[in-house]
Amino acid sequence: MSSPRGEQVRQRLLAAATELIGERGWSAVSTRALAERAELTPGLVHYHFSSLNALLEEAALATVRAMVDRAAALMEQTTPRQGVEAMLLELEGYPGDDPTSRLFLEAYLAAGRDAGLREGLARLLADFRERTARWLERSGVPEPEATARVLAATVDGLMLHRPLDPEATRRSLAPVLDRLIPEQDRGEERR
Amino acid sequence: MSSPRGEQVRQRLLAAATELIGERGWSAVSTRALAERAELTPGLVHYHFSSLNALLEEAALATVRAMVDRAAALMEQTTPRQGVEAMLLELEGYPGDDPTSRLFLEAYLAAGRDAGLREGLARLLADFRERTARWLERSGVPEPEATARVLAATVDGLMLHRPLDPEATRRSLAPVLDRLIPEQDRGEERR
DNA sequence: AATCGCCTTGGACACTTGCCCAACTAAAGG
DNA sequence: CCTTTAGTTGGGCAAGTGTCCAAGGCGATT
Repeated sequence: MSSPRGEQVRQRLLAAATELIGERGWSAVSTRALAERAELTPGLVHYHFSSLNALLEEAALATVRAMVDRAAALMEQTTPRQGVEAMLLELEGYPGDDPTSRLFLEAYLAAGRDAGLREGLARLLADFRERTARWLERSGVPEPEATARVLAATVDGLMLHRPLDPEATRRSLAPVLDRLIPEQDRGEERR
Repeated sequence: MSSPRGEQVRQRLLAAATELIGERGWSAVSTRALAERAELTPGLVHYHFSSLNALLEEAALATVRAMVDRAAALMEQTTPRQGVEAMLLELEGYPGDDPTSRLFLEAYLAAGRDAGLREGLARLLADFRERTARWLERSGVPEPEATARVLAATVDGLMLHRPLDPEATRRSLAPVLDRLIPEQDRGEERR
């Protein structure tokens, strides 16, 4: 196959990094902890990756990329109204205090201190925004770019607030978010 | 008064912590760095605070409390529509990569690993949400609690996305956010 | 002058950190 | 068989970490 012997070890390290970034926070992930979680020797980290930070970066970007693709694909199959509902439903699987949500937020923060990560994340985020905007545009939502920006920010903001505000439920939020997607009953655009 | 001799040192440490949390990230703030920034000796940190974490916690909560009070007071003097505009304007002073914005986000993240901080932040956030909700209610905005939740989340989400999306400008976002505040041309409610 | 508190100092303690590297193993190709 | 190459090991290094503490300073009260 196209996988040399050590490829499996790389993957295990990336998986361990994904977990630990969420659990401990970006700058508290150590080579030793990584090695223990992946059940291998500390020395291997620097054999397979040029630095600890390179490993964290690669793991974070891969995770974010996977999430973005999933969310965008899921959303594009519906109408904006249903899409918002679906997004909130999806969000309930990520209550904000789970490793994946936290990896997201940690990555945003770390991007402020790491130019490479910042560029990678910016690209992914821009991609997601553009897909969302086109999807909104298709349904005649006015100002699709700005709406996409607000939607994306709101989703991440809810993720941020979630652990501090357990009462924020999909049922109560959906009607408010729907205001962002004005209905086009008459099939006409009004400005 | 209530200020013994070392009170000034306490304040300098809190100020240094506020800066460094934003610059280096919560878990990368060290006693030595703190002491250097505040221009005093490392030993003093543990004389005036029970632990490094207690210092960070106190500094973060004080900063967030000040911001919340400021923002809420500023907002309550206007109508919701103007308030949204004012909030976006205010947000431009915190582009997301400045120490204060970052302290906010770092605090949210750290709250996931520290029960005391979580409780303090939750209280402040709930307070802000409630003030916002009452303010919206006064102007007859429907579902004021949920609307306040969405507004708060969106503001923080924008702060999170800002450094990765420099084109997000107040001008383009305001019309979209205004959709959250439906106009009440008819039944103006007064107390 | 002597005493009392608070405040401050600088160093010590026991760890942990990222990164490196000489030695070793294991499989593949000749 | 031997050699080459990729992968793996465990220990070592210098620099950093939070926390503690004996020793001293210093202003106010006795």
